[in-house]
Amino acid sequence: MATVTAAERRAEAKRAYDAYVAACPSRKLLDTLSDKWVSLVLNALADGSKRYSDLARTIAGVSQKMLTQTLRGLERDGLVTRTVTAAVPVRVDYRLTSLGESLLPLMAAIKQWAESHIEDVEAARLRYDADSENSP
Amino acid sequence: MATVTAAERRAEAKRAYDAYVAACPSRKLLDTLSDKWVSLVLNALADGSKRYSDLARTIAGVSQKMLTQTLRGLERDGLVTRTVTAAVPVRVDYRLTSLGESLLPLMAAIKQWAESHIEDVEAARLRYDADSENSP
DNA sequence: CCGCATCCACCAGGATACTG
DNA sequence: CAGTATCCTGGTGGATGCGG
Repeated sequence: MATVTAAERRAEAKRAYDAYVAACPSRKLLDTLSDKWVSLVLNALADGSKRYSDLARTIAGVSQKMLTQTLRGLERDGLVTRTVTAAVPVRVDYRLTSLGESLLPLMAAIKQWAESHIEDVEAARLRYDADSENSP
Repeated sequence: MATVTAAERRAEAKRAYDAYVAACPSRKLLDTLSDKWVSLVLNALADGSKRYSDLARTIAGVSQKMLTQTLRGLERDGLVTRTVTAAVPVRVDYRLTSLGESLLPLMAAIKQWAESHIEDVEAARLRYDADSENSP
């Protein structure tokens, strides 16, 4: 039975897409930077070194799992450093690398844009939702 | 049975978190901007109006569902306009609003940072992965 | 051509409990 | 204190088919 069409087309499309993504690695990096926790962690580290528990407190609502995962990713990507100080209660500090610091202004700008335009956006939402109620 | 502790604490924590998020709406907006497709769509609309199918072709790998969903969200947030031209085959154009245009430079900067630092990041990853193989 | 509706797989991510 | 390990759920997002 030559019912390969569906499966084959899917596989083909997937390979093509993967190839495209691989050819354009900045896309993957963009995905990483688009992570909601990444921007928050980066902003939290804006003013110098912070301990793990400080970060957890600063970024309200993050689970340790996500925090650890995000920090590991950032460390792997060379955006933050992880410093373990062997003491009675272990102490771990995170700090932006120079690469991370070069990214910080951009993330801060996004955050600031969000804060200063949130009202415009919410107004637009109200207008949109109001219009939607009339048509249906 | 006064076994309210666990459930109650969870509910309490969730309410507290929701309250925090509601009190800080920029967090929600940050979540929106952190969407991977949002940045791509915005960048795709950088140089003027585009048709739906143009966008679909420009942003390789996006499903119509995600594209439509993203565009609707952006429209609702007042970042893009949607113009329907009634013709035999319907024609729909999307264009950045002035609000969207004010955001564009920031997104473009992020994209550019990603493109110009991808090599540093990949080098850092190789180093990190190499070190990880020794310790375990 | 543009988009909506439906179904469904998958994995991100939260809760919980346990170590060094 | 700073994780690691494990389980489990819900929402994201792809595939498909229909409608204007």
